[in-house]
Amino acid sequence: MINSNRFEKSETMASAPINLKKLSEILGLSQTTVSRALNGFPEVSEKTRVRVQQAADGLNYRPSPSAASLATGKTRAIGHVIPISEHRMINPHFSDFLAGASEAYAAAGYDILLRMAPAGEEEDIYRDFASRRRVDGVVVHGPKTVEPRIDLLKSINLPFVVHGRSGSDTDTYSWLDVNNLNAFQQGTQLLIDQGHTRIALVNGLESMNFALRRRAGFEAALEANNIAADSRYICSADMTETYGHDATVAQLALKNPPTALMFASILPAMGGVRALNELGLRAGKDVAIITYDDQLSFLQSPDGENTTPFFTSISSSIQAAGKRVAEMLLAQIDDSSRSPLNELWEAEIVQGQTTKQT
Amino acid sequence: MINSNRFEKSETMASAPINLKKLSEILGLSQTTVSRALNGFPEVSEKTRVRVQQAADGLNYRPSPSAASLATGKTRAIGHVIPISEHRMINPHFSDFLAGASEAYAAAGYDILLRMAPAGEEEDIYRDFASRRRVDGVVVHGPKTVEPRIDLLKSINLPFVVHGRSGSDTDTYSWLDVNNLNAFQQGTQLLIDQGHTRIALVNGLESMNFALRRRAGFEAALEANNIAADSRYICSADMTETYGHDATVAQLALKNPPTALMFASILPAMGGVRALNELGLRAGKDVAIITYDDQLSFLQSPDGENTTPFFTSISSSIQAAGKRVAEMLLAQIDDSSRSPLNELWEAEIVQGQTTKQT
DNA sequence: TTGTAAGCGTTATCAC
DNA sequence: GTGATAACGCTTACAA
Repeated sequence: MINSNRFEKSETMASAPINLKKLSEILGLSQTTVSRALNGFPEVSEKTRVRVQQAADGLNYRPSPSAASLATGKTRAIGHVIPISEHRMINPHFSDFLAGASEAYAAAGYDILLRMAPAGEEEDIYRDFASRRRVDGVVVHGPKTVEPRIDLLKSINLPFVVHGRSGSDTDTYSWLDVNNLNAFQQGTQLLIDQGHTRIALVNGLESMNFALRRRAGFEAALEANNIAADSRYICSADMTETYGHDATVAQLALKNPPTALMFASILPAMGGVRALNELGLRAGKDVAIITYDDQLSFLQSPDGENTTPFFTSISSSIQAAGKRVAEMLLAQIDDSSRSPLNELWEAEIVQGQTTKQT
Repeated sequence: MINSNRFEKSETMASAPINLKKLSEILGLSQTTVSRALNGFPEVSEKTRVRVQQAADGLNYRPSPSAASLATGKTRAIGHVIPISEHRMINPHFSDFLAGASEAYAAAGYDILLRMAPAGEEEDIYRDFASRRRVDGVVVHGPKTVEPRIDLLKSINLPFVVHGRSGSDTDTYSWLDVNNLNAFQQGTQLLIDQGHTRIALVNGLESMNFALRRRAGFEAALEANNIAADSRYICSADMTETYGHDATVAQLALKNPPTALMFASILPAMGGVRALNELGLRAGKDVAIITYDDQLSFLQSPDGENTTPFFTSISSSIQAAGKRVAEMLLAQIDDSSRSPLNELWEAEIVQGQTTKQT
């Protein structure tokens, strides 16, 4: 029986991995032609292309990334620098963001180069990436209100897309952000519409740009309804479950405790519910709760649609954001002359059980 | 004023990055000598070494990873393939594991190459890593009860360390595991000692090796105390908060509901508490709870020590595990002839508020 | 349409 | 102790 492909896969003998030189010798072609055929250059004839491709597949040829990178200056890798906050806290949002991003990368044949570093050391890493040409671009995570990384990346000429945004010159670089101001304004308005006037904001760290925007939205809604802002009702910290718990306990111990709580993330919101339960209070009946929801995968219901979600939330998929940011970055790497891309996503309000049913 | 270092840092002009050739020309040395000096070869004189190192620092010279990799065959990158389960669920344990691992990698000058893939596609990725020499080694996450990846990695000769273990020939490869059997046996025994006889196990997916070991420990404790195992009290699934909630509701709806619950992770345990609260029950008073706790960073109290933790738990740091696994892998890459390393860590029982105080 | 040859920036093998 | 020089495995002008 004649095999349609003369070059059989040889799983068994790992031996010396095949390289372009061997492959071209076997085919009786030059390395150039083989390389061109494999990389889809138009000038190579269809006949040879097929022959080359078959041989490559059959012999399980894989070009060496190091060699290709050395020759082209491209690494086909994207750098993600994840900040580790004090207490060695690592924000669980990143894994979902990366899951989304990796989908786009995989489709384009890119890898993620991951580096975790204490917040503040990111800049050194970007410099390192740039000078060693370790990656083709980076994603900027968690932009601060004052964000030196953006100017740095511009100056060292490393392509980047910001998840979020910062500064006033937001049209000079690419970013994708959720309309946090609008989201929290609407969320607050919903609570006001339901009769609440004492509303607490359990915010994220306000050194983060997104947290500041959320606070601005919150305060804008209060102001629009002539409710005096009360700083006692606002707190901010790293968005852990424990923080949500403790903040809720503290809020409800105030003299005129809030009747509604807004949380910056579902993790502190869960802590808040835990606190309410300890105090014998019910979320949605005794105290209203709205939380921002990044749709973290490990907190989703498997069945999704058919049940009313527990939390009333302002919701936007962080996985989807990750995917889109990755696409934007790849597009920019592909054509470095293209002008910056900006996308502002609107979050969606989802009616749950922690506010009055309407 | 004379600068002690003649080669000033030039942040401003990015220009053409300096390479070994230029550096050696500037120094009036051969590339060989400069390379040797920078890589700490013993034969180069102390005088030149210092001179070279200063020039390299001053001119901000960074060797090209691609070129070095091409020349040495080493990439100084470790592959981590993170499975994405159905429903696009990405297990939040990984980010903490990676945070620990990255500490060891950073110290050794290694990077993480991250790839996320639907469970089952890992093998193709390992093959790709190996044939393209993309990484120097990989960490195997979440070994299944039947785990083809281990044999594959052996056969393609890619260094690896398993977080967990699988199969019967566990002395033929390197792994680090928590003594899950012992942990759950002790946890169960604690509940039995407190008078419980109807104990439920809200387990992880039992296609996972660790979940099977936990169940075995659970059942061993029951058997040792002559308590008949009741399969209605055991359930297993991906360890989400929602799963813990729903499983708890289901368990307590049984005819003879359990009086104690054991959870495989703190996420479902939190869901369990939420369910108890909905049912008007208190964890630790009406129903006892013990959970396994990986000490996920985003669920830790910031102040730690001074308060009694909420959950009674069987606890082991997944960040510490990540760090140690990385160290083991690097050691193995360093000396490929060394025999496999095996470490079995004992988890620690932590008294909290969800069991009787003793 | 295909081939020759010169890089890409290191490390490694020899000599000296 | 230091220096030529040849790999490493690819891409890419430039020729043919």
